[in-house]
Amino acid sequence: MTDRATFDPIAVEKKWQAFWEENRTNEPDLDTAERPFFNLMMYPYPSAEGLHVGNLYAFTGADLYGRFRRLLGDDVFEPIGYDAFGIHSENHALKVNKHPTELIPSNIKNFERMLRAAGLMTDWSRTVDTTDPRYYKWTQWIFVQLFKAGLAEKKEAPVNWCPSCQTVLANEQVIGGLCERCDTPVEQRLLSQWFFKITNYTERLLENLEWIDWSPTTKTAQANWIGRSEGASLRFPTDLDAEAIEVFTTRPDTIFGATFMVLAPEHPLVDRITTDVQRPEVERYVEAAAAIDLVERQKTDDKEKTGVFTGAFAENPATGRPIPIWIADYVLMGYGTGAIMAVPGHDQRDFEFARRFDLEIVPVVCARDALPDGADPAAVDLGLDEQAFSEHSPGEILINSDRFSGMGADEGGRAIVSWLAERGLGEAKTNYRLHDWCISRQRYWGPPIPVIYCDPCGPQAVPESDLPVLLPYVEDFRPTATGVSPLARVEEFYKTTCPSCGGEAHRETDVSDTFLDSGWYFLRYPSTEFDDRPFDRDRTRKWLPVASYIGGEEHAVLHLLYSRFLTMALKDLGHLDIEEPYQQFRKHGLLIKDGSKISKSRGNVILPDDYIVKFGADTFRMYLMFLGPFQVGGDFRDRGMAGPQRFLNKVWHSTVEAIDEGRGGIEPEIERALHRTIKQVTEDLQDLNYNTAIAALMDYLNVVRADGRTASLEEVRPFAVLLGPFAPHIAEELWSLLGGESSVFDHAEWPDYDPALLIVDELDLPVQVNGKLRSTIRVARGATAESVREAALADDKVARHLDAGELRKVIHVPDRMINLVVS
RNA sequence: GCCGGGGUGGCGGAAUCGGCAGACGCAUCGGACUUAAAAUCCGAAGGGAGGAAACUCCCGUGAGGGUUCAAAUCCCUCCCCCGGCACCA
Repeated sequence: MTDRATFDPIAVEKKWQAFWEENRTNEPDLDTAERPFFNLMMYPYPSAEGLHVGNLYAFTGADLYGRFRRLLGDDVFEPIGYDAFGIHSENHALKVNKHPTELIPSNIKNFERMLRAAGLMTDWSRTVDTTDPRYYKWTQWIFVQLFKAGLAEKKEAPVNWCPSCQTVLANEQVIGGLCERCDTPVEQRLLSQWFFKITNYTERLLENLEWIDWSPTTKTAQANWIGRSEGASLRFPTDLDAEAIEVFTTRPDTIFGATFMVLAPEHPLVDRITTDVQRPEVERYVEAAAAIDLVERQKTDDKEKTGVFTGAFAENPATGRPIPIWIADYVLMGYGTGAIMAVPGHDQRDFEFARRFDLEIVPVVCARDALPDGADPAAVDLGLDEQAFSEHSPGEILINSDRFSGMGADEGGRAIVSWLAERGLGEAKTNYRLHDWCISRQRYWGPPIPVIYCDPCGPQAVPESDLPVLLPYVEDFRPTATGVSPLARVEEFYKTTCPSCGGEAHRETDVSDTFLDSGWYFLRYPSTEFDDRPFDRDRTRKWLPVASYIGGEEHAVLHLLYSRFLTMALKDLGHLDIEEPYQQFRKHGLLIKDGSKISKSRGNVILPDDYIVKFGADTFRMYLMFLGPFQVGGDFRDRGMAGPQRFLNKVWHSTVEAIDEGRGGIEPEIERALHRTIKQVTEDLQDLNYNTAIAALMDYLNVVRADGRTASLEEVRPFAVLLGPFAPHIAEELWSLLGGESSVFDHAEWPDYDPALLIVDELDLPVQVNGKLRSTIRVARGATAESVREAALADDKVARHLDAGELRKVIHVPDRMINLVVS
């Protein structure tokens, strides 16, 4: 039992956490719920260090919203799970020399303990663990569906390769071109890997951004990542037997300035077009380029352009002139066609390259007014120098471009493309930065990709009835030795029989990307009890799309994009009815400590445990939500904890005093303040402006307690509900002390405010003279300009400033201000 | 380099359909309570100048310019910080 005279947050929190668990307060009936509201937060990776304050910041913000919706009468479903597969977990296991199967369960246990202590409205009966075969069976099932639909394909792709560890490295594991573990220079290798064809969905992924309700910054980030650019695909005939070289360009209008071509060193035509004379040099260059890892290769800062002439020439399809073909590593195989037409007059990179190797530079666009008087646009000599390079700008025209000279650049570009199209040398094309999603990982800790290779029958999906393909326990799961995934060392695993012909076959030994696990976890939550289907049709109809999703901006382009793609693909395959997974997404801000983001590498990690034990979860929650705007983030300084702590203390004591005195009623002034507060808190919660909502609650309490006055019951009663989203434990206790039936989240209603009470009869109106505040006058609400003017002129302080001159103008904004302009 | 977010007291932050800058909180200071301190409660407070005081005036939202009766808020130029992407043709 709690002692009313002193507020003991720890005891109160213990009591109510036990109550919630015993009464299944946070477990909505998913089949009978009338107003389903799926409140999703991004599930964590269960690290060994335990729940991080950054995680809790995000969860608390999402929980606040869920509790608010619940008090508004929704049936809120708020589940949590664990993203426990992946390189993160595996690397940690390697580091502490333990097996992940051993580590994960204890990490999850620890997380659950901390999450429970934090007072979230979690439905603990429906958690998800991606490493559980009951879960990853369906992750594999999704692969199979996409495979059958032709949305999964195997192709070669370059990866970072450490020749010493003999393993593939993720980009984050390459530090300054060296392997993070052994400092060996990293090189590129081509590996055959599984890809999901997300690029089939680019237009849909882009178009839907227009109507989904997401934080605008997240939408922009995603649109930029997809990177749509309009231009043309053009073909340059070669003088050898080889076929024409295809390029993508966003500036077909500049084709008359294309004085050479550049291929990526990996371009498939390099070998065929290179002349014997140039071959030794070209081969040296190609090898050197391959020896540089992908990260280093794409660094741009003060790197001088390098390249080699192949000895071959192509024909510029516009000018008909032969132009040399070079190879250079500034052209990437991964974008466009891996070949470019170089226009040194109007592209910074081509310009630098041309200067370095002394190639011809022809300007073909210029601003209309930069054209010398009377000059013929078809033959302009601009006297090329260091400054010749010009960026694309509106209002420019084509020059030195034969019959297209003098046309506007955009118009001319279109004309050139249709002219080339008539001759079969090109067409308009839209290109995207987005690549297909490589889901292969040459690692151990993930769901095995469910594919069987049979020489006569080819690669095939594991039959659905044979799922899951269990990840075998492998003592030595180190990604070393043979260079392929550790599962390739486990004969019992990879040796199998072909599901079609029954002959000898072997399994795929790569596992899938963690982002595939997280690409569909939200679909699983409402259906965790079913083992014969990934997600129940009716449940999914009722609960999806997710009503509110709150998470970090760092997932704007990967997780959020992949899960949208999977949702669309599963819809097209008839497994889902929804087009988009998240009805609403809001990003939360970043928690900062000592000027930088909280992370292990910076050594400024904060564990919430210590604070919760000392101050209680309610105070900690309020502190986190008060330190800055939730969607922006803020500075973590534990000194600030005192504010919310004092506030909750005062709420407690005011309530207990009010109960002891038993006085009812409410003073008109305080009632007005109360309704103002309800309005503000309600609106702020809706917009996730938690810091100002808390400020409003504090403000109201200050009004109630001003000059040491004691509150009446009616004045403090609303706290029990208004405080619910922020400080759920104390809210329950207060509600109960005030005679409410438990739990407050089941039995309370969010208070309404009376708009009539927000209107005041009289207000203090600022009076400005020449725009400077000189006085305030008390006027009736809605007072006319005439009467306000009279009152303002009668004011001493105002009058003094009017002496200076003659009254010229009066600006009156009703109920806001009046400005007297004198000269 | 590109994209996005931001720059307001000693500190975290309020206020942006242009209309009283600094709500709320931390730290600080003063007072009450106490033998004393802590805790608690009440109150003060952007900076500067003048005044015994009530109060008055000036300055003030990264820098400079502009629009306006009026600018933290709108426009232009620039600087700095944070996050993401980065030779994307």
